[in-house]
Amino acid sequence: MEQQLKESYGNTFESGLIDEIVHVASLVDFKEDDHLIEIGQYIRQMPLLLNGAIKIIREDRKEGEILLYFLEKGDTCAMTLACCLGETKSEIRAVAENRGTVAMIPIGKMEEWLGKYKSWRNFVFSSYNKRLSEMLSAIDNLAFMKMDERLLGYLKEKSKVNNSKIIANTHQEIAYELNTSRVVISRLLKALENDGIIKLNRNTIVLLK
Amino acid sequence: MEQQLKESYGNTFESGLIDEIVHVASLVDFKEDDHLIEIGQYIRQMPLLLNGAIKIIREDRKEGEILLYFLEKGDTCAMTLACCLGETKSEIRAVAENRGTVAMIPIGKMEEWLGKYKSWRNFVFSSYNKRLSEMLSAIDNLAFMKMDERLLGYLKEKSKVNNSKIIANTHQEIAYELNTSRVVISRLLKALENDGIIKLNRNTIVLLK
DNA sequence: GCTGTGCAGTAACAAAAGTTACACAGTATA
DNA sequence: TATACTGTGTAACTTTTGTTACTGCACAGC
Repeated sequence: MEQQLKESYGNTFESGLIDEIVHVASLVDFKEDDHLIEIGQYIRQMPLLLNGAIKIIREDRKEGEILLYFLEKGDTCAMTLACCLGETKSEIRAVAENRGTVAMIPIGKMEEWLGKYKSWRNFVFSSYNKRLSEMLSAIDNLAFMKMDERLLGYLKEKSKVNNSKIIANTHQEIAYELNTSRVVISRLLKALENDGIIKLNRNTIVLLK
Repeated sequence: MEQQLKESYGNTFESGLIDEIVHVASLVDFKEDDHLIEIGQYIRQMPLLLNGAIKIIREDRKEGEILLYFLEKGDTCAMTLACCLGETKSEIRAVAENRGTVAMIPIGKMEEWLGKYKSWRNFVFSSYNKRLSEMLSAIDNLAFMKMDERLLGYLKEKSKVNNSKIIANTHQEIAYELNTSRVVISRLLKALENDGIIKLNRNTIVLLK
């Protein structure tokens, strides 16, 4: 665990803090599509993502849902911080995009470290800032972009977090994450294929270029 | 100033902290439509809102803009926090919705207090949480609601922060804040009037009920 | 009074997105 | 192999939103 932690957080935390983390944290492996946090759930531990990617999803009361952003190595979820510190229920759902590992920190420690380690405090603040930034991007997408642009952005993002030009999703799955219908996605994907930007196969989409 | 601070923050901060704030803060009055923060600006002081309301606006590269949320008495802007702590440029614009006053805290003090006062730390975190929450609402609006619902929500919000059933805005101004066109707003407002929800006058809209 | 300007109402049309329905091709399974 | 199921393509249509254009009204300044 120490090695993994150093790899992801060695530049962020001083070694004394890394030692403490190694002592108190427990590792949790997850696999693709595992539901890590559900809406309404109380969070008692703070997750540090060591590897893999997690998608953060917002849900509407009535069936709707939308992908907010992805977490990657070195990230933590500010929503979770919010829950831990504010003792409120989660407002989002976290689902594993692929397999990976998180280190779980007991909530008591994370508060203790806020006073003790400046690097921890910086980390927590920069996580908040990064999350606010991601939320702003999500808002930009929704407010200023049409569905075709949003779709292309989504495909690129997916490709990035999975480190592959091949996106292994059905049109229906994509439609859920963009909160639209399968027919709309099929239509726009076909247009992207006609423009030579992607290649469509059954169950996969290949990002060309 | 001390009285105003106690009124807005007396429950939040211990009296020692209030005293410190009184010592180092400078008061700034603003009037309706003052631009308090511009996009791209560096922030060197942290504002505590004593009274009045401020709207936080996100802009697109090309003409578009959208209202994110309002700040009210007792709020601070987490975006500003982000800028102060991260030393980055502002990603949003802040415009006075009506007249009011802010207390400006030098950035050095706000960092010092993070270690010194638990109530300050709690305040800073809860500001972040509140802002994340508001951003989530903004996303909900954009992702899940149609323009007519968004418009009605906007009118109610306006009415609330100005503490008046009378909304003194032109259709064009509303269109800007919802990132749509004047004609669309006029159309939807007329529909709301026909449903007996509002009354339209020149330059003002009255929320009935 | 007349005139210019900004605001609101509305029609007519265009574009984007959502909906329904159905065909068909791979794939899995009995 | 026959059958069922899942994923995709596409047409036809509706709804929502955006655009252009023109009207008339209210108000300010002359």
